[in-house]
Amino acid sequence: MSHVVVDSSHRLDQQFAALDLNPADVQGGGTGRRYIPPHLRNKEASKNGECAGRDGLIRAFNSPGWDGGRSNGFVNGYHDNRMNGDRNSFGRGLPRNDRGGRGGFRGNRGGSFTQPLHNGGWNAVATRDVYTSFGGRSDRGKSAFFNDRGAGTRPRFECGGFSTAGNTRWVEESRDEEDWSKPLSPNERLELELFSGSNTGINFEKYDDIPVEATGSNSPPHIESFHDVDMGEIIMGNITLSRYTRPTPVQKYAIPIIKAQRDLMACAQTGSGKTAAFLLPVLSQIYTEGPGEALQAAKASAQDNGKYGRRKQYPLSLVLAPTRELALQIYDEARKFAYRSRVRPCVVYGGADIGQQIRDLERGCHLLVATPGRLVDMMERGKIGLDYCKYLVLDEADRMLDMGFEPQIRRIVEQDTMPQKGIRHTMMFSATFPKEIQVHRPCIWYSICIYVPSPDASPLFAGKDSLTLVFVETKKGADALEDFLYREGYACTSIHGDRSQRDREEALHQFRSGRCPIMVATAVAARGLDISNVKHVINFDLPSDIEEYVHRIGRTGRVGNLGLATSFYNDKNNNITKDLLDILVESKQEVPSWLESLAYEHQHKSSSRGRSKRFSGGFGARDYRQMPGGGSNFGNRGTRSMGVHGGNRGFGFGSFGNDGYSGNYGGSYGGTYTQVDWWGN
DNA sequence: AAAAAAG
Repeated sequence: MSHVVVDSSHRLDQQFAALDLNPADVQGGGTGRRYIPPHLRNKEASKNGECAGRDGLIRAFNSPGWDGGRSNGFVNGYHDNRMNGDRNSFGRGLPRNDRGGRGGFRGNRGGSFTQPLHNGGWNAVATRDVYTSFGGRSDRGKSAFFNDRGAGTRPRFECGGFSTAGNTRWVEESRDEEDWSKPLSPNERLELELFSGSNTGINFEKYDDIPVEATGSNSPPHIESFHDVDMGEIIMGNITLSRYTRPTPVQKYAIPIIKAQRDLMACAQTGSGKTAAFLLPVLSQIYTEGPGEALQAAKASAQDNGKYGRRKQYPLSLVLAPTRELALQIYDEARKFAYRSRVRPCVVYGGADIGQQIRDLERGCHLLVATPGRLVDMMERGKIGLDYCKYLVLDEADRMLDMGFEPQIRRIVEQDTMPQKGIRHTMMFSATFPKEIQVHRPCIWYSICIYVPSPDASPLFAGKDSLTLVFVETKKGADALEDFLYREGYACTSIHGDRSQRDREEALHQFRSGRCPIMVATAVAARGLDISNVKHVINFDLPSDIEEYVHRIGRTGRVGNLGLATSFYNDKNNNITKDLLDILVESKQEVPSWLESLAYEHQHKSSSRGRSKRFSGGFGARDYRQMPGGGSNFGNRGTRSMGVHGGNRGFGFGSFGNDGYSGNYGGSYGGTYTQVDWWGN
């Protein structure tokens, strides 16, 4: 298999090989590649196929390393770990309030914690009291490196925390003997903060009939209940607090695989429960195993007076994510499952004050969630050592292994002190994986057909409970469209990489909370973000590759809900036509006849005139000079609706065709109904 | 012809 991989020109395979995730003899596979921008990757990608949009693939690998897929399991699933912000009313004309330089960046980011709490102190006495009630030794010293949550600069982290007693300088020996598997005392306030968000309320039983195919002789059996595998008291307690009643399909398979210390690759969309699918077993393992040598290392580092390496932290687990907001989201989940444990989760990402992040790290870090660039920075500053990092998770792995990230991932995984495969366990999650990664096995699709009598029955107005996410291809385009919508009186916001981190997080909060039920976004919001109540994804610009498309529409129609994806198609979108058609056909959705013929035409043209592809295909963004302020009016600039539902709806929210439609929802259980409009010139 | 991720 390995040589097949080398011979393959597929970039991800090569990167998997280079990342030491494949057998050793393919190490050289990563050289000599050249960057292929997404809009030119299309052909190759579609040739290879993806596990696109279908939950499904889980592969367990024999540790050490990837074994070429001898033992596979397939699964899919979902889960609702959405956060729930406060819901404010929405109305046209609401001013944006995420612009401008308001202070308090730290205090209100993310939006899931409404109450900045001020706890400058250590709260040692109270802490001891509750400890005794929990059966622990009331007088034990706590490792300052690992437990201390007090006296911080980030209010939201304090909240009473575990506030484990002690002063960082008076570290006693006893904590070496601490049993990490035993829960610490409860903390009412923290508990409220962590678990008061709305939870699923989803009826998982409904999905028990989903057929799941598991293949491979060595895969551990899947579980049907969280009790089927011993994850320990802490995890079980936090599962209860999170009101998870039963594992989602992806959790059923992934949890035992990870618990069995096997490497894993899982194809699952956000909203399928994948975050918990890796956090639960990884944390459970850490609770069981304790800190091991990492404890001594951190201690030694704390006593070291050198400029570098001082108070260096040695996380036991690392989760890498491609966007800052996603890292935050994962971190928020991790805090839940680390409740009452000695594990201290941390998050580091760019665009935020590094000093603050360093200080947070220095209070102890056992599970680190990070974006790659900032992590490398932290490593180079000697603040993070990966020497004892036994669990590596790549979330949205297809993006993490993309060319843009590859050097940083390589730097982190290969060129530092991270344990070799076999000692280190690697888990990769993504909604899409190139076919070749699936090792000659088709990704299993799960299909649920849901008949929607009439869209009018559940009008998709953009409002606090039905958010609309609008994707564009460029940052400039995002600004322009947002400005337009704003001037039209819509309560909207926008997120893209050129906005300040504070603005990004604020925008996300405004959107999540429903205060701005319309968000214009670039690719930064396409992956992994778990936002409840996104009822409608609009591809104002179609992306140029189908993987991106799949990730985008995955923002809606999750967790048992129905979603709608509307895409505006124009003649600049030739490069995605074929893949879009395939995906619609595969998911048994109605295909506009014009799309079919365009796909045929394009294919015909491409094969007969190879070179012309380069000019006919290509970047799908609109010409934003045509945007309001630059000329024409959105509402009636010739949106021609062809196919699916008929009618001209311009660019408005809340008005849809009224013909009933049924769809097949291969992508997620809730399903996304797709409609494609032609937007001609 | 782009986005993202370090500053």
